[in-house]
Amino acid sequence: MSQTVDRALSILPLLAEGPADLGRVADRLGVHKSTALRLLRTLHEHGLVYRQSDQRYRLGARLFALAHEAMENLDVREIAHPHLVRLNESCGHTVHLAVYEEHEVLYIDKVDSRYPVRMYSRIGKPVAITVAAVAKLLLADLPEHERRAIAEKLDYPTYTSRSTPDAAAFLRELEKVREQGWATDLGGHEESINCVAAPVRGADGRVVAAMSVSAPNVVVTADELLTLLPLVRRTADAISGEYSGRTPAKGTV
Amino acid sequence: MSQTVDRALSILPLLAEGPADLGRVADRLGVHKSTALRLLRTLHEHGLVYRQSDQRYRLGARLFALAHEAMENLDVREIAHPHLVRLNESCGHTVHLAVYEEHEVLYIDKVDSRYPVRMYSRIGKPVAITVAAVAKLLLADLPEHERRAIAEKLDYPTYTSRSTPDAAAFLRELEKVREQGWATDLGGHEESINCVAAPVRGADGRVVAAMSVSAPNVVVTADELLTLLPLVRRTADAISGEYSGRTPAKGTV
DNA sequence: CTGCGGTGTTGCATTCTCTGCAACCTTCAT
DNA sequence: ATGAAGGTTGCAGAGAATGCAACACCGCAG
Repeated sequence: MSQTVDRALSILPLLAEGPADLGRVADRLGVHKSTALRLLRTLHEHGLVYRQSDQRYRLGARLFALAHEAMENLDVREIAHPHLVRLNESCGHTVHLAVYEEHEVLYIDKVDSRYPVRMYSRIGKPVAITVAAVAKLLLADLPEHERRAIAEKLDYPTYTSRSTPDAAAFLRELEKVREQGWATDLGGHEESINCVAAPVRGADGRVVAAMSVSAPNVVVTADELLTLLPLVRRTADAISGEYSGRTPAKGTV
Repeated sequence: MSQTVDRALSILPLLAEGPADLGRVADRLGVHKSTALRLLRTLHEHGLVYRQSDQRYRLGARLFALAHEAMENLDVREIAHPHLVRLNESCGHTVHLAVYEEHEVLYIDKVDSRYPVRMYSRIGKPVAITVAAVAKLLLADLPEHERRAIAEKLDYPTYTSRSTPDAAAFLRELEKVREQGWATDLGGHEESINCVAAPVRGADGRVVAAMSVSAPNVVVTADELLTLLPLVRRTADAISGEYSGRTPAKGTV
């Protein structure tokens, strides 16, 4: 709607690919160098873009700060976190928390006891929406027409032989998930990884987030993982209760 | 330099404070509602802003994705990471990696064996620049006049009785750090926490990042922590070597 | 049912901002 | 020295953004 801003913002994903110099930016935007320069300057003043010593531009520090603040404002995450930790302590597997936003599902928290370090590999990255257990839960809660519209528009990559093949299958799966109130991903994304997931609901009953436990086949079989389902659901329900204000948070002043 | 973009970008920090509706945004920007609407729409199309169910705007998911991608492209971080992990494994304490950018010092990586999870609570958050050991190292490497200019402009909050009190003391400290090639923060930020830090240098010898080990008094005394200094410095040097291309990364194809 | 305040949205004329150009500057390599 | 490549600035014209005012859309109270 606003050409100038539109162009300026288009620079950000471009720089996310890696540092670029003025000429490159101008080319990719299809504008004159001087125009690109002025846009970059404005972005720079706001700290979204940083000029490194070799004169090339890359994304700036303020972006991290903003993402950080945005994260802090997601109060589901804050409430859920201790529960995730506790769940992780009791079962030892990777625990994820995800939300749906604007046709994307993304992880907003993760606890992993064994490889605590690789967090960044996941948080903020879009989830494999057609197969992930948390994605199924989040999409299953949307109104029927919206679900359908999204399902039609998606790609259905064949990560493994058990990946969701097409929109029809996906919609059937969503229907099932909607009814049973939980979801799984049994080797649909990576052959050897299974997940079980449960929804976190707000006061009005709508799904506001979803949490999952994931573990590789070599550690526990899919069947064994499924025995954790009651625990996962209890945890999700506890978060729901606290989030919707029904249960006062324990340990909070 | 570009009014329109400038206004649009000003919306982001505003929303970082918390969700706001159209009227509020227009007021804060000092523009007509219709103008604010169009700016918000543009931000929305780029996913930087999200419209929640109550029609209010807040920061959007794409911000995470961008911050995430940018993070991945910070190659110091990538190179340093395994070293940080190894250091953490051998000493057990919290390890940080930080860079300087545009008058700010920020953590870009952290490894902590005990609470591996709260990474976002630190990463992306501006560092207490007047006291943190890593900040001293990064600022100490700047040209003298720049150092002075920054030192004059800073605030000197009294976190503890050992916090750096003023610009003069800070500049003296920077001079000392510059000469000795390492830095400490002994209870300057939080009474009971000590840090030792060492610089990571690029091929040209300039400091491109700084890493630190932090531990609370109750676990190890400041003196004990200082015995780790050689190890910290070795680690930082190893990262420097690899970053500047002198040492080929081991374990890399 | 009807009128009312608050809020978000659209069409349009005016004006001011952004654009592209061309010349200029800086840096680096030959 | 010399040239080339990329970055920067001033300017006049064009086109985009602005504010206005009218309109649509609630929820609410009379």
